[in-house]
Amino acid sequence: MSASSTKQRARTRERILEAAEAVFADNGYHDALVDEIGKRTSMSKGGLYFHFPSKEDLFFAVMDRLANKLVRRAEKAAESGDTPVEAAEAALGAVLSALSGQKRLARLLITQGYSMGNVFEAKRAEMFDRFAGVIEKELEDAKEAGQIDDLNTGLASRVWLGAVNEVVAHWLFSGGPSPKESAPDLKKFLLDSVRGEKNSADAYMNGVTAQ
Amino acid sequence: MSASSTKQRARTRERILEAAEAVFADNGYHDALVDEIGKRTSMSKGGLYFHFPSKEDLFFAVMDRLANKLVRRAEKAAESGDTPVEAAEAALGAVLSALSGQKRLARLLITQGYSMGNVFEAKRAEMFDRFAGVIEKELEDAKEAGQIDDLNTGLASRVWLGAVNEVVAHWLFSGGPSPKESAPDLKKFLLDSVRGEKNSADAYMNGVTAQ
DNA sequence: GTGAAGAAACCGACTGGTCGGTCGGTTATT
DNA sequence: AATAACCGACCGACCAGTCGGTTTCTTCAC
Repeated sequence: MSASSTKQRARTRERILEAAEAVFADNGYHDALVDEIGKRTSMSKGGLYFHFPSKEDLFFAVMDRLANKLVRRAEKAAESGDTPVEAAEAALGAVLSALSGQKRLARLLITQGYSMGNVFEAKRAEMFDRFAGVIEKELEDAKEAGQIDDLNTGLASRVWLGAVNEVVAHWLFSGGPSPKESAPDLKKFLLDSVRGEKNSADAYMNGVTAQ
Repeated sequence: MSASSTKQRARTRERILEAAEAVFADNGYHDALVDEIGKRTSMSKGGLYFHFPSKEDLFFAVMDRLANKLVRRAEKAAESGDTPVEAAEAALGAVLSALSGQKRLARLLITQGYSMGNVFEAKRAEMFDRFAGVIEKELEDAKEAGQIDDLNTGLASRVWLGAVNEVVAHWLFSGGPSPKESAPDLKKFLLDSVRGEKNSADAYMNGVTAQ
């Protein structure tokens, strides 16, 4: 129980967390085997269970560690902004860049270990692509009709889809307002996101392209 | 193999799908038991397996059915809009309303049967709430600084979070552009969603409230 | 310094409950 | 008579978690 042993203990925990992160990211929670984590740590199952009471606890510890890292990164980036909007933009950029760089990290955070396995994720992708396609079609029509800017409708459709998804999830799992309640404001946000400078005055035509 | 038997077959399939939808929605894929679906169908496991080759296939059939319903509903609503933007708005409204009315449906679609069980979903909620909190703080600051409208920052933070989530997921699972590539356009969308009529000309002050 | 005693860390074969899927048999339909 | 539809006891793979035991570290008396 000396100082060095405490440090050692923390180091071992860290080693386990690292390996667990990899295994969870590669396989998702359900298909991740505790034995596999042991193998990558060169530690037996019993050893792991000495440090973590259960697979579930280990998983949560991994997730907390990742979330902490990402939040810290975002907050640090935000500090560099002079105005609040610049801070928000910087934080957003930092998060996107971090996720881009670390697919494993992204995998875990975005789908919580996409616990269903790859076949299921493919299904998710198929369905969401379909929804996004429907949205994109409408946006393309609006673009042709000159109602909205010349924007990246593929990306815009993802924004819409993701926003709806999250609002609904927040309602489902955290008792947030129902989608119906949120609908008016949500519509406003999403339409604004797409109308750009065409907003309240729609006689603008300066050369902002949106790829 | 006569006409009536074919019809009967379809009816039975439908009965199974209905029951399966309920069980998957209540328990998530992994914790949903085939026997439970049998119980709710008043049909034995063997009977189920006569109609569907595996639990996985049954699950996918359930998901397809749900997605079809929702897409049809959205497209129907879109037809009622006079302009493309109105069509998009109507479709969005229809989806939000449909999801609000059917929690079970929402559960399945949003988290693909939130396959990890409730404890895990609580963790997901906790983490996402944290992220949303960070975003909301920045938006509140921006609001106080007068950089953005007086809007519902709680909802706006969900929009941002969901949009990022979906863009990343699309990259991960469908080979879409990386978050870094999408970043410039994404920033534009999200900032526009929040700037409202303060957009290119920010001397406006007409009475659009956003709560 | 050393060695004994105790504690902490680690080992890995084993267990026990779970559950998707099977299959030989029965009932309903054509 | 033949085929489709359905039954349900049973199988067997799977794997988180356990536990009796071994090794390694810490402490402290002498």
